[in-house]
Amino acid sequence: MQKPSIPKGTRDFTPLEMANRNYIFNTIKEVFRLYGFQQIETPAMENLSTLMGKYGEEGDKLLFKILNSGDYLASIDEQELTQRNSSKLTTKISEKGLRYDLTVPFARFVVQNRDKITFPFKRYQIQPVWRADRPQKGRYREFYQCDVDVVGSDSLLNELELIQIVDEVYRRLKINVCLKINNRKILSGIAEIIGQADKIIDITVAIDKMDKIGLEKVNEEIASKGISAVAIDKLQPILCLSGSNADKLNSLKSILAQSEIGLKGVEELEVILGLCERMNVQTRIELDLTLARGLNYYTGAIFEVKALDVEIGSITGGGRYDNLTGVFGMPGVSGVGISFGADRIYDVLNQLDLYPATRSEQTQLLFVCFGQEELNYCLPWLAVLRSKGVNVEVYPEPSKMKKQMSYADDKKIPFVAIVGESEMNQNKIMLKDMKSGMQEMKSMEELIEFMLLK
RNA sequence: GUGAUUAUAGCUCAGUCGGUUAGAGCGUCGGAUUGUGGUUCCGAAGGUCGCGGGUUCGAGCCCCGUUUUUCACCCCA
Repeated sequence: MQKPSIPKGTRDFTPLEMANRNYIFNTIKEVFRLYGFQQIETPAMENLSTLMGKYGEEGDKLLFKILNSGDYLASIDEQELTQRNSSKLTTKISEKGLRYDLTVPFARFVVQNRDKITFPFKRYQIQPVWRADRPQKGRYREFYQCDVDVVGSDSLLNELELIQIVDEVYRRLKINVCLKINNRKILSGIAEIIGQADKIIDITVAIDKMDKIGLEKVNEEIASKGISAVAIDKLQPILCLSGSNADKLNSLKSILAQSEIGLKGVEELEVILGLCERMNVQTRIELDLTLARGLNYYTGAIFEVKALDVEIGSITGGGRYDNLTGVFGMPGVSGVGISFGADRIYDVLNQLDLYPATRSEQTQLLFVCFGQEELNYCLPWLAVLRSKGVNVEVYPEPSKMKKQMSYADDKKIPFVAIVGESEMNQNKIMLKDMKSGMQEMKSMEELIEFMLLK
């Protein structure tokens, strides 16, 4: 017999775990709706042509590809097979892939459904994504993202609302977080003034590692990408910027005086931070120039949220992308969005044990089963209770009392109805409170009233 | 892709120097207790020691290969 197992980097969730996860999803959804976002879904799989090339070279490698159905080698000639060129062969035997994130499928959705949507379009989407990464702490191959995006509006008000959503979600979940913010335009400006505009990706990837590997190693990495020592010298004051957000922005204004795009970035951040202050956003917001984010479609503000009390990667991230729909043939549509990493939030909540006590999902009342006659008597009671919205179940077979009571106990069902000859004669049931152990005879009307109060 | 690490009962883990029949706790099932759960006590079931090879009189333990787990790097939620 084979040992049962699931693929690496995936997880099962028990009923208790699902109740906890639904608490997260429901909290996030409620906040999204407060800001006028509406839900959509897209397929788990997309055409590979939709996904390829959107996440950089690394991202392409991390896509799960789906083998074509049927005789997928039929159209491959002998020569191609013997060449053993995997990447070339892949395009012929695989035309579909599992989605890598929700943003790119969303961009595809917008272009494909443009006749059905009105701009600005505010959508949220809560679905799993798949990445062929090596799993490790806080990193899975299948995980849920909760995305909110607005497309078709350049207004920085959208950035404010996304920050307010972050603020509200983590306030409700009781997780202490720090929101890091930066702007890709500032990073571009920096690359521009040191005369290395084309190396912007290399530079941002390197400085993103600032707090991980330190200044010296970052400089080494930048140098290894073929950037001159003079340019690296010019980078130093920027990397070592400190003080309040306002201080940093002021310093940047003089450093980036010669870069139009850089100044634009500074100005955008000033507006966003000003709005946050006016709206009294509680979450600590930190301008962090080392925040670059890997996904290369961002063009404006970029965000990342870190939990303060748990050692885990970022739990939320996002930013503005000016032309994501362009690759699907719809230029000039700007979007901004963020993604809550539900699985990491779940890990954080588990570690800090921050779940509320109430669990509305569970059964509220169990009918004990003595035999066929008693069962026939109970079934109409169950139907009535259910029609009133009470979660109720009956033990499906006449097992020993002990076993049935243990079942209620394990499942944390707060009340048990016991029905035998004397109860049936009186047209009542015996209701037992599992917590106190007290029990009392109740008529149908009394029982309904009692259960609805609970 | 690179470097470590792990694997023994359903789960978590012991297992001495290589030596008789591989243990514990939890869980499951049964009993003490046939209309009353949690606590307690008693009992039972449950193992190809990841897999394949090698060394040895003898391997859970040593060697080689392989798979798997976890962690770090890369990248990311």
